[in-house]
Amino acid sequence: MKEHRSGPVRSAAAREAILEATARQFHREGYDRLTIEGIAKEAGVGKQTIYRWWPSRGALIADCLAEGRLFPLSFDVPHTADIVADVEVWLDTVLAILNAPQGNELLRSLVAAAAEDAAVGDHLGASLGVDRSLTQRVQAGVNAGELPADTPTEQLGQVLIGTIVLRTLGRMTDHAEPMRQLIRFLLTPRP
Amino acid sequence: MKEHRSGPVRSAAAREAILEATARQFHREGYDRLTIEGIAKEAGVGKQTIYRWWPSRGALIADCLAEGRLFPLSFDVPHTADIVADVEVWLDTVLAILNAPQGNELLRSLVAAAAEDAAVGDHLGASLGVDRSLTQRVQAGVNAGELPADTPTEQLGQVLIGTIVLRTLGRMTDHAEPMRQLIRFLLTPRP
Amino acid sequence: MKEHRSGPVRSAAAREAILEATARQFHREGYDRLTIEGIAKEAGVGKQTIYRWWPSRGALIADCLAEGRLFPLSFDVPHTADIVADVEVWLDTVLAILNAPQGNELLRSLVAAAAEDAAVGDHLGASLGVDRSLTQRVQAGVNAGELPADTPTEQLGQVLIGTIVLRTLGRMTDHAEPMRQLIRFLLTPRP
Amino acid sequence: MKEHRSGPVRSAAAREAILEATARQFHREGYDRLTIEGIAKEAGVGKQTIYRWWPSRGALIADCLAEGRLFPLSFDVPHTADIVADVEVWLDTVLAILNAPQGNELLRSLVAAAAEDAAVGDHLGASLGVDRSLTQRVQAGVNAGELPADTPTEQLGQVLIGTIVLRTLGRMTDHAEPMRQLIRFLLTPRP
DNA sequence: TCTTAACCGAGACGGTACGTCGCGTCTTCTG
DNA sequence: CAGAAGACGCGACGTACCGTCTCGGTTAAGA
Repeated sequence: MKEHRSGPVRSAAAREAILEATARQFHREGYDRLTIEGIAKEAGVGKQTIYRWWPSRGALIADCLAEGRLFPLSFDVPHTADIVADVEVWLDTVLAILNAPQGNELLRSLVAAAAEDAAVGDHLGASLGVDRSLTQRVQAGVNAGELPADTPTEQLGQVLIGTIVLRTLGRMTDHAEPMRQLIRFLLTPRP
Repeated sequence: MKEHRSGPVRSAAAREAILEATARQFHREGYDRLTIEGIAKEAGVGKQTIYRWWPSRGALIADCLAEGRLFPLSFDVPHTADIVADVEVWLDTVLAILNAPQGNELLRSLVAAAAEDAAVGDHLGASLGVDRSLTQRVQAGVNAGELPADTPTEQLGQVLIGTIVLRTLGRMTDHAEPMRQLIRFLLTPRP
Repeated sequence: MKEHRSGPVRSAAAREAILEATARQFHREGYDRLTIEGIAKEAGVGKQTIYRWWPSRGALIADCLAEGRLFPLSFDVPHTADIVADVEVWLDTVLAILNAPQGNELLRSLVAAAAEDAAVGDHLGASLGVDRSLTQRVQAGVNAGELPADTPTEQLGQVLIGTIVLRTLGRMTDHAEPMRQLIRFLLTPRP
Repeated sequence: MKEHRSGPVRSAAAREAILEATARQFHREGYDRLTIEGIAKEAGVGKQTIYRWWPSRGALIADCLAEGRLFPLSFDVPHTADIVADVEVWLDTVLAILNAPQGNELLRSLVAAAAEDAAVGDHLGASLGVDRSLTQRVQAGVNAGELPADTPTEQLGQVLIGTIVLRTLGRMTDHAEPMRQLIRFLLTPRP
């Protein structure tokens, strides 16, 4: 255990404390009640230390998002013979977030952050496993002839997340059945 | 039997001035820079007159939205033999908003408002003509056998708007081609 | 030529309710928390009815003062052979007000009202019985040779009230002994 | 051991600007039109900086009073063989304030402030030189046998200021002659 | 008897100021 | 010498009252 005298030794600890406090407050209060002063106080950190490293509230959220501090879940998509079932597994993971207490509020907060800050917007879809897992699974389905060749693979993830986002903005709940119906419609080859 | 109250009555002129100023500032500044004080000043109105009738910024936006003060466009969907073409007409109208100056910012602002306020969320889809026009056209297509019977008509509007919203949050542009591709995929009967 | 007017005449009930509510709120809240709106509500009266008949808060207090609604006491000065004792009776009455709960606050409120409004200032001394009783008793003392001829009778009342006012503004209490000492000094013929 | 706190220290420039602006507005507008916002604007300071250090309008006035920012005069009492003349010198200084333009309004404002705020009340008499000069002179007179031993030295200052205050509240003017008469009555040994 | 004008209650209106919160910057002291 | 602590100028918040101005309803003179 080395104890250094000078240099930004404390920085890592401060960074950790700040992001942790950010995630905690974001869950507790939502995005629009998230304040830099509140984070600084809760993290035991000077405000300047935050401003030195992050340009805005949104950037804090973006970092939390990128490091998986907001959704403590894995969004892996399995790869069986049944693509519809596979995607529904992913859907269940996403809906688990919304069905948790404050789940809808959490997603709405995230959308608010994304609307305000480009960096959050960039990671929104990605953080829910769209690029890394969902799109790959769909692409594999196309390659395997499971889905038609003209399937817009890129868009499908956007379609699913987008639909859920819009339903959440409209304060709808019980997304499970409509979303399953939609997935089946999108992924079932019709004669 | 009417419930009657004596005393002065709500000023129509003030209501008009407030909503007009709200719409103007919303376009000019975006949602997060929209302030009650700014609206009051621009409308030549006391702050209290706003607070007396609207509980929040969001409610003002919701009213503007409901009265078509934010999008001075009609979102009617034509009804020809070609449903894909018909829906693409609607798409062009929506994209016209996004391609206008500040168009993307406008939509993002609207999303921010919807995330914060339920009333705005309620009207978001509706105000873009989804319920009134788009869903009806799709339903007619199903009824006419133009589309398969299992088409999730209700969801299609959400899918299209949701996808556009998500793309906008991700700061994508050039929605035209991907969206056309998606529409064709959704509405073209596959063998 | 008579100036004629039709319509109902000033409502005595409203006037009564307003002054009563004013006196009640003045005792309860003090002058600076006294509001026209509060009086109107408590009196069950429209604000306009107050503004129609009184130009200011101060005028309301002045009327209350003039009608003895603030101090429900009589400030009569007895007339025995001992002028010092007589004046001390008056002093006790005045001090009774200050020793009542909120008594000091009450006098300070009255001073605040007097500072703001000329009509209150006019009646301040008078309402405490100075002109009507105290000065008369002192003048009688001079006439009877009880006091020296050069006694400034007019000022003596001002001196006593003024001293009490100043002590109250300075948040002093226990005025009794110092005031008695002062009275004795002023009214005892010295060799 | 001193109690030390890290962080920035109170800005002397801000304090100075605030008190200066307070005194200026107090003279210009009087106490009841004195507003925190007005002071902040005139001092080029944030409102919070005022609220951080002073609990109320009254506290600002009290500080101005204590630092001699309201009366730019000296209230020294000379010490000659003629105590009446000496006190009249002091009286002239006080009356000079009242005879200046807005002088009566100034004193009334001060009284209003004193009625509202204890700190102002504490300094009211003191600031007019009563404790520091007048009472000392009177006490010296008693010690020298110039005045009777039973003279209530403490009260005499209150009597003079109190009388002037009361006359001012009653919107009287021309205090000079009555006050001189009173002083002579109080300080002239009678046979 | 029937206007009709002033009264009344209620309270909406354009304003001003309140006292608080949070912003992003800047300064000081301490470990 | 980096960082916690926090003061600063600023701007907006939502509230309380101000004094004025409608409203609809009621009441008493005078036509």
